[in-house]
Amino acid sequence: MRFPTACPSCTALSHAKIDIEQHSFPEPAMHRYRSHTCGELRDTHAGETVRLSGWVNRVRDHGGLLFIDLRDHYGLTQIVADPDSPAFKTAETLRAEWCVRIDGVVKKRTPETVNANIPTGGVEVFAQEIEVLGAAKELPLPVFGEPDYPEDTRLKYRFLDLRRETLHANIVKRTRIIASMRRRMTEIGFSEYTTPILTASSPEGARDFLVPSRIHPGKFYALPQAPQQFKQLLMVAGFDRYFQIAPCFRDEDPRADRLPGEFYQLDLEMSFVTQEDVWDTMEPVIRGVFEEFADGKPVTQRFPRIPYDTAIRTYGSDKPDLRNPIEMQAVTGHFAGSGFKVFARMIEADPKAEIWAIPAKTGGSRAFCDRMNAWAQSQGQPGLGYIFWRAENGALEGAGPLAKNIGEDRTEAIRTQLGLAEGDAVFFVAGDPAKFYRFAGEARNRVGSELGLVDKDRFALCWIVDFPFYEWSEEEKKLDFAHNPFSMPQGGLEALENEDPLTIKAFQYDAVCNGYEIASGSIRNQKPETMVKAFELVGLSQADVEERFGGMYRAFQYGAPPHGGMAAGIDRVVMLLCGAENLREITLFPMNQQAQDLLMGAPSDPTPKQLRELHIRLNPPQ
RNA sequence: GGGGGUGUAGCUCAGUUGGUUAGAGUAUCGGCCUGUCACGCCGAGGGUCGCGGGUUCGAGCCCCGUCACUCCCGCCA
Repeated sequence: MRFPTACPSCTALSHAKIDIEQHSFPEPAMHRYRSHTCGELRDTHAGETVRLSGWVNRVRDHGGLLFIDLRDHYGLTQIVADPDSPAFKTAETLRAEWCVRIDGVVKKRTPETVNANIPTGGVEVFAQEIEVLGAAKELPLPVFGEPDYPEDTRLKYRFLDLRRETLHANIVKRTRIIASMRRRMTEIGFSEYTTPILTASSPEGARDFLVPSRIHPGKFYALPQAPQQFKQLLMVAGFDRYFQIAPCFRDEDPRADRLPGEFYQLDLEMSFVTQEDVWDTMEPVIRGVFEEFADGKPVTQRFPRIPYDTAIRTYGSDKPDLRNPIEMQAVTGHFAGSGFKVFARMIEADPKAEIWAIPAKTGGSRAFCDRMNAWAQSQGQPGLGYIFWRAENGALEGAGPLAKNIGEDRTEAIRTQLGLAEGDAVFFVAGDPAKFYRFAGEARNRVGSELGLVDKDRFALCWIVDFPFYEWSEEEKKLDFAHNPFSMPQGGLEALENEDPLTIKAFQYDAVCNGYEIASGSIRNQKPETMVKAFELVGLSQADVEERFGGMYRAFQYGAPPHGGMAAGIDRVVMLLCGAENLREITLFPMNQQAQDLLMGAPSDPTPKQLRELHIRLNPPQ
């Protein structure tokens, strides 16, 4: 007899064998609930009397014979009851998702009744006794078969939803991914430190969640948007290598790849490092986690390090999907002074104007080009100019209105520059790149997916580096931090004092996978005078810095080490590795898009007593 | 804050130009069935067509408003 004991490596109980034959003790009594799990029995168990507990996955009632699929965390076992069984009467009453305990005898199945689809399919348990541990009312949400169900029903009955095979497996995978991250970080010398949840509002960009203080009337704590300042303080305090599976709270509207309210980051910080050190340290961790959970799909071995400016020009995005082989190129010169007046005039009138080409191998048909053009118009664009190449009387010919306008030589020059051939096409986007690059990136994605050029079965990772330090805020008509105020400008104080702020880069970088930003980090600005100057350029004074950064600015006055780090979005990594398209498919108890928890009923009304203690009077809108 | 989509049985959906008693599958309940593993067969119950108003002899369908869910934009260093 053995008792369930979790195997530390795979969460299955089945490896934990305690062979009582080696002991001289009398056989212990049957465990109250189970002798084996539902994923454990094999034909080597034939003849044994076993006890299983689990949920009724499905009943197949043949009148004189009935089958019950009993399910637990570990698997599925077929239970058989026939009229000779003392448990038959009870068995007939069982319904889906009842929680039951079943005693019975393991029997090897005859060859024609073996179910090769499940690991326990070689055996079945003939029921002798059934105890109902928890009956179920009529289900608001079926578990077996996982039919599509409305999101709100799934969230309200999340405990049933979580019994479903796919979601259950996703959550287990998530847990194993996080355990792997912890192990890998610990192995390379990082230590996990927990940081406060109730803290002060910080100068990061998102809206804070506030928690009223009872002891200090009118004052509020904030939930951390990230443990950013704490981890930097840990570096000042000499802890050298920090990491944390950190909960982060931001009161912003959600997206399919952005949970409302709270999410998790693999947060880390290192002292005495350059940005290359951070990449070299974390690339093996990220690659290792992906390879461990990618189910054999190839993972980028050496992450390309792509400067931000190059990424924008080549892919139209700072989070490019590198599974898509399309690389854009500027072809402005081929249109300058050409017969295609729309582009030629644009280039003449505006020195910033450029023409970007999106090469589309195998896209060389009028039908496809027209379809792309129609799509562009549906996106509010004037259209999408194109050339495609076909064989005409044995000769290669550039076709389409643009080719006619600019003539054979220019058409051929464009084809040569882009390396295109018969059956290929190219699309053009024109204007000020700062304004159109985003659309160009969308067009690149669309061409790639429509032509099937994107290899979906791989994980393409890269670093995007050298982000701009500042950007121009059109609304406020002033400089603003492009990414965050914690990062060090490349060139330091000298650059801030002498260079055009909009040309200054930051020691700031992202990790990107398949078009998703999965991590972001920087070398931090730990020099007080550089910080003050950096803030001065966005119109904030030293007093503002002291107020916003509080303790961290103070800490930097007392021997702050150079340091840097990053934070990886765990939810997104898990989503990618589970092949899910929605964060709710990899999260235990997510909120809906209105940031409500339909199971627990959050947010909820406070009692008058609670409000009195917090010195709060409500002032609802309207 | 703005835009798109969806809303008909517990669920997934059909429902013709606006016209008789709103249908199917599935789930539930009852009956039959000894080798199923999406078991099968027969039957029954189950509807405020999201809600409110309007047009019309007549509205699931047309119009106005509103609510819910979802996707996107803004936002998210």
